[in-house]
Order: sequence, then structure tokens, then C-alpha cells
Amino acid sequence: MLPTGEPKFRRRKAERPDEIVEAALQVFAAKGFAAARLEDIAARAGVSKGALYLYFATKEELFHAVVEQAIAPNIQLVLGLIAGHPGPFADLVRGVAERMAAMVETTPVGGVAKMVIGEAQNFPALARVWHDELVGPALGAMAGAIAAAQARGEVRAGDPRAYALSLISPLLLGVIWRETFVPIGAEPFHLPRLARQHVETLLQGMLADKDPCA
Amino acid sequence: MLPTGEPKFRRRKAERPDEIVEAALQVFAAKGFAAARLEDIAARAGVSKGALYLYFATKEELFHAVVEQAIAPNIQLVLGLIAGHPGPFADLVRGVAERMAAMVETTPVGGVAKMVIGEAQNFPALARVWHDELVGPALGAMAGAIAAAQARGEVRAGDPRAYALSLISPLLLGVIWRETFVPIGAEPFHLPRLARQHVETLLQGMLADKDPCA
Amino acid sequence: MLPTGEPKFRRRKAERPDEIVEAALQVFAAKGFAAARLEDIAARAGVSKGALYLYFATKEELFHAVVEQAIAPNIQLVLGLIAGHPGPFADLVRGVAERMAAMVETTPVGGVAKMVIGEAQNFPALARVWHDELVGPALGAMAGAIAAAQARGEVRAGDPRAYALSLISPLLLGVIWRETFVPIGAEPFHLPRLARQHVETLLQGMLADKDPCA
Amino acid sequence: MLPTGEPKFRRRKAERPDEIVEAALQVFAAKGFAAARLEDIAARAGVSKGALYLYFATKEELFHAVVEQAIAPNIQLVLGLIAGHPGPFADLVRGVAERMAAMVETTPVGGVAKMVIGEAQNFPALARVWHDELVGPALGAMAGAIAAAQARGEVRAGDPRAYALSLISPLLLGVIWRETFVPIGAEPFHLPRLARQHVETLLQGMLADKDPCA
DNA sequence: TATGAATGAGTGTTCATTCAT
DNA sequence: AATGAATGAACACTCATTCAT
Repeated sequence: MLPTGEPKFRRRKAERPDEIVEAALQVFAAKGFAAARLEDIAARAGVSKGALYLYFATKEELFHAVVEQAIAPNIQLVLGLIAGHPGPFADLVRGVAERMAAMVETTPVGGVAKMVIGEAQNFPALARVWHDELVGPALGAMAGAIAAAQARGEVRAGDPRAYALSLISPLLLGVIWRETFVPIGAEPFHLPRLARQHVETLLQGMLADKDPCA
Repeated sequence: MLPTGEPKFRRRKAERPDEIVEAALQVFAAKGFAAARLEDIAARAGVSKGALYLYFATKEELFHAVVEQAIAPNIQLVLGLIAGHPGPFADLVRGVAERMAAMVETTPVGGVAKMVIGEAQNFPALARVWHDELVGPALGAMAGAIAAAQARGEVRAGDPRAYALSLISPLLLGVIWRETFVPIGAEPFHLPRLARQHVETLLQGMLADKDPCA
Repeated sequence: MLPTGEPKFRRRKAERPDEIVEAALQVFAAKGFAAARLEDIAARAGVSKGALYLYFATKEELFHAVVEQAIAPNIQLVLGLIAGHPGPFADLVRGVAERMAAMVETTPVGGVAKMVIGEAQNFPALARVWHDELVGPALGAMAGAIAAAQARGEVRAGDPRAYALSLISPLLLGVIWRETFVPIGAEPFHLPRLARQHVETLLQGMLADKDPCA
Repeated sequence: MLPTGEPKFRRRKAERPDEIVEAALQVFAAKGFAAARLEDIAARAGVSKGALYLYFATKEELFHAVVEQAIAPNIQLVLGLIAGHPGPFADLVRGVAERMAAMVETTPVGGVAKMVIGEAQNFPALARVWHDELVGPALGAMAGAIAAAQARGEVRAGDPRAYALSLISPLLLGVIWRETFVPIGAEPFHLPRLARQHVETLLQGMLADKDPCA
């Protein structure tokens, strides 16, 4: 009845699905798929349990939305970084590592990753989304960049895909460590530092004999 | 009428717990803790649901038994390898990596690890067992060996714990990859090869003998 | 097609708890706590098993609600009767006995009492509620009235608490008789008549006015 | 192989059923029928769970045996006391009350009674046994004695059965009190004293005007 | 659009009873 | 006669999903 003015308490509707997905992200990341209760998600989103079903047909569909929504903002970033890099290989690696370290520290991607790992067997579709849209392309792009650097003589011989995995795995394992063992009192890793030390050390072995310390 | 065949009651007190743990290992690794149904475990072990409770008081206790049974045979192996190594650091690393690669290829440790990662938040006791009995000691032993090598001037400066994580993470991530993405069609990694290439490459950067930045 | 009939969902939040407690009262009184099946209670209340848990967190909590609901309306009555009585002791006793006889004949208090007796060992909380809220205060109030009458010289010497128990026990035992033995064919007692005869007889011995032992 | 001598550890077999019934009595009295676990009974009797079934076909049959065994030794005592009493009514009542007070203090009859009350609805056969073999005859005998005393002019007019119940109910209620409320901290009654005060008081009202203080 | 009362299938756990030994 | 491993039916409780409002 008051169509004008600031609809202060009515910026609903359009934002609802996002609010729900955001709430679901928190709960799924914390509990995993099976142990997450729709009631908790609804409560955290400030809606009723029934309202969830206005936007998502099933729990699994909501889970999909969470995975896709948590991926989308981040994936293009890394891919673009790799694809568009002009300079020497070492700089590319350093840039990607730094960006990824920042990402895992500032976004809930770690929680989602843990959740995907834990539920992959029961919900293969999730593993497929995660693989096809995120880790597959990213690993492929990185391997491509490595192959190109090898072709240019910048990087020594060796399986590019294995090199790519070598480069990023401490960071990912650090995230898993944080999600899995830090809550029970294990000493955390400082992820940016871990990534930097790892990349610098590994580059020593990867780069061809032209001075890697440039 | 034949005296053999399927007797209803088998009376095999001695073998039963192992059979049950083995079955539970399969089901837990496949489904995770929450989604695993005791009924499935019982069926796979060839016993009734009730029989499970003759040996394990709760589902969680069974889970513990699985974790400890899958850990126990493997942990001392690696720790002993590290502790008892006399020779140069590079040889130690190569030996450990080779042994671990073999282990993850021949034992279900990967499935258990995935399960621990997925359920850690909901069952902290599991994460604690896994950390305190396996990854904690292993990481500590490795970091200790690295620090010793640094003291001997064999290895360059740098956080030993981060180096240790760097050394083993591609292997562990390869296992996670196998458990998570290979079932949906992703290309697997050849873990021994992956480990070897990684170790050789990383060692180049870790070892101090010849300064590559001359 | 008719708009009336049995709608699957009734949406009667307000009435439901009372309906459930009423149904639970019947089933608990008939079977005792352990043998009562939640499914029977739900069926009798015309709801699903799950609906019970919308109102009561556990079977025991439902049991508590039943006890308190069956107690609450009756307890103040008797206590008020005792506390507010002005006249001579004999009239008080007669009034209380009459009121209690009417109560046990018109309310399910007998069934609940039997249930409390039967389950007290396994569910001490129930015995505590019943004792603290009903029999304790009632016995105490009665003993207090007796002690006062003794102080006034109306009642002979003797333990007031034992006198109080003496006064009411035939009525209570009559209820237990009804709940326990009448269903298998035993001859019932007419409780008001039983109470009256007992009170009149016992009063002869309690009252001090005329020494019967001249 | 050693048929002679003291078979010190072999006075089995004949005593087994009694030992089992004795153990069952304890457990049933403590927990009630439904909550009593055959395993506990077996353990307390020092036999295996399976051995129970060599002597009793079902849990209910064992329950029956317990009731009958706990009754048998006590019933004839009271009945004989009443039947064979020659002297004045007051002495009979005093003797019976004293004997019963001793009985409830020294035997587990209280626990069994509580159990019968609690389980009567679910196992009417138990109530029947208890009624037909114990309380029915006892109440009848007492009522008969009262009627005879009335015929002799010793006792005033009134329903003999109601008088009988009046006489014994405080004692029985005291037992129920002990079983139900004392475990949660209620103050117990001293049963012999309670019975004595009650009987003396009630007799004042029951006895005809000839001096009751003789 | 939104609610939340209600459902009902599903699961961990218990325990009386059976039976090979 | 005795054991105790094994069974299987039963039950309390949970929670994703539905639907009258």
C-alpha cells in the first residue's frame, strides 16, 4: 500500500534464494551434507522450513546450488590469472599461489571442499560439478602453462599435470588440515607462508638451469 | 540335510570382530560415517544387526575400531623408517615417499582418510585419534629429521614443518583425488610416479650442497 | 470431494497437547510406563508418532506432563480443604475423606498412582514429582492438622504422621484394589462407603473427648 | 568319576531352579517385570542366559514362579494364625498385625507386591495368582473372624470386609511408601509402630462397649 | 509468497529367545 | 545339563518432505 519510500524491511523475495544458499553454505560446511538439518539452515536464513521448498525442490538440489554458488565467483579468477599471464613462468606460479592462498583464507571454499570430499561417494553429481567446473579446468590450465613453459625451455622435463598438482597440493592440504585438525587443537599452518616457501623451493627444481633466482 | 551348507549360527567368536571391522571399513569408506547403515555393515559381514552389538557398543565405537585397525599396521612402519634412518637426508625422503606411495596403493588408508576428513566436525574424537596416532607423529618425525638435516647443513633454512607438509602433500592429495574424482571419470594419478617426480623436484630446492643461485 | 471429513493435517496446535496428554494418561495408566508404546498413544490421540515430538521431547517428558496434569487440578483442592478448615477436627476429617473418595471415583488419579508405584524405581523423577507435589504436602498438611488438634486437646497422643496415614490408607488401598484386582473379577469396594466407615471407626479411637477406658 | 566324598562344588541341579527364582525375585522386585533383564537374572543366579530356558519356558513363566514362590511360605502363616485363634478378637488382631509387620520387614514381599500392582494390567494371570492365593483368602479369613466377633457381640456392626481392609491398609501402604518414596529421600515409617498405633486406635472404634482396654 | 503443524519412512539400539556345540 | 553366540522383532526418536492455511 506504500509503494514508494524506502522498503526498509522488504528487500525480500529477490534476495531470499541467496540468503538461503548462504545459510546452507555455512551449515553444510560445518556439518557435511547428511548431518546438516534443513531446520538449521532455515533458521539461519531467517525463514521457515517450508519456505526452503519454494526455491529448492530437495536437500540435494540446495546442496548443488551451494556448490555452484561457492565456486562461480572464484573459478574465473584463477583461470583468468593463468590464461592471461604474459611474463615468465615463475612469476605466474607466484601470482597464482598468492591469489589462491588469499582465497582459501578469505572464503569458505575450504569448508565446501571438505564437504565435497566427504560426500562425493554418496552424491557423485557434486563431485562432477566440483571437478568439471573447478579443479579440472584449473589443473588443466596450470598443466597447460607448465607444458608451454617446458616448450619454451623454461621448465625441465616431467609430467605437467603432476607438476601442477605438486605446486598446489600443500596449500590444499593446509586447508584440509585447518578444517579437520585445527578444531581439535592441532597447530595450524600459516597458509600464505606455507605456499610461498613451497613454491620457491619447488621452483628451484622445476626451472631449467638458467638462473632461477632472477 | 547335508551337514555342511549355511548353518544359521556360526559360533566364530574369534573371527567375528575382524570380519565386522573389515565390512565396516568398506561401508564407512564408501558412505562416510553418518550415511553408513549398520544393517549394511552387518549384511556385508554376514551377521545380523544385533550381532554387531556383541562386539561393539555403538556405531561410533565400531568407527573407532575401524580407524585404529586401519592405522595400527601402517603407522609404526613409517615412523620406524624415519627414526631409524642413518644415511643422507635425500635417501630418507626417497625411502619414505616410496613406502608411503606403496601403502596408499595397497591399503584402504585413503578411504579412511577421506572418511575422517568428512566426519571430523561431527565426530571430533575421530579426528583426534587420526591426528594423535598418525599424522601428528608422522609429521613431527619428518619435521625433526628435516631440522636435523638443516643442523647438519644438508638442508637449507626454512620452516621444517612446512617442508614436511610440502614433501608429502601431493601424495595425500593424489589419494583424495582418487577417492573423490576418479569414481566419476577423472583421470587418476599414478601415485608412485607422482611421488617420485615431486620428491626429486622438491629436493633440488631443499638441498643445500650446491648453491643454484651462485 | 466434500470439504468436511478427515483432513490429513488438522492444524490444531492449541488443543493437541491436551489431547496427547489425555491419550497418554489412558495408555500409561493401562500399561505402565515401559510397556506403553508411543505409537499407541499417538494413535489414540489421532496423530502420528512424529507429532508427539512436536510437543514433548521424550517419552519421559510426556510421562511427566501426564503426572502433573493429573495432579494439578486435584491437589490444591485437598490442601485448601485442610488448611482452611475452621471447625472441629472430626468435621475436617469427614470432609477430606468425602472429597477424596469422590476424587478417586471421578478422576483417573488411581491409574496414575498405580503407574507411579510401578515405575518409581526405574524413573525416580516420577516418584519425586508425585511425592513432592502431592502426597508429601497432603500428608504434611494432615499431620499438621492432627498435631494442632492434639494441642487443642481434641485428639489423643500419638504420632500425627502415622495417624494421617491411618486415616487415608484404606481409601488408597481401595483404589489400588480396584486397579489391580477388580479387572480380574475381584469384588470391588464401594469407596465412599469404605472411607466413611473407616473414618467413623478410627475417629472413635482418635478423639479424646470421652475416655472409652473409663 | 568321584561319586563319593563331599561334592563341594556340585550341589547343582536340584537347587538350580530355586537359585534362579531367588535371583529373579530380586531383579523383578527392583525393576518390575518389563525392565528386568533376563541377562541380569542369569548373572545374579550364576548361570548362563540359556540355562534359564532349561527350567522356565518364558520370562512370564519365570515371573509366575517368583510370585508363587514368594507367596507360598507366607500365606499359610497368616491364614493359620487367623483360623486357629481361640481368644478374644482384639488379641487376634494384635497378633496378626504384629506378624504381618514382621513379615513385610523381613521378606521381599513388599517388592513383589509393588511389582504385581505395576504389572497387573499387562499380566492379569499374576494378579489372579496373587489375589486367589494370597490377598483373597487372607481378606476373607479376616472378614470371617470379624463377622464371628460381631456375632459374638464383640465387634460393632459394619461391613466386615471393609473393617478387614481398614485394619491392614496402613501397613500395606507403609510398604508401598517404603518401596516408592523412601528411595528418593522421603522419611520412612516405622512399620511395626505404625501398625500398633493404628490397630489400637481402630480397635477403640470397632469393639463393642464392653471395656476395650482389657 | 510464506508458514509450521503434521507426516511417515528410516535408523540405532535393546533384549527375549533359539540352537549348535 | 549347560553354554553363549546369534537372531530378529520391536521401539524410541529423527528429519526431509508435504500441505492446509
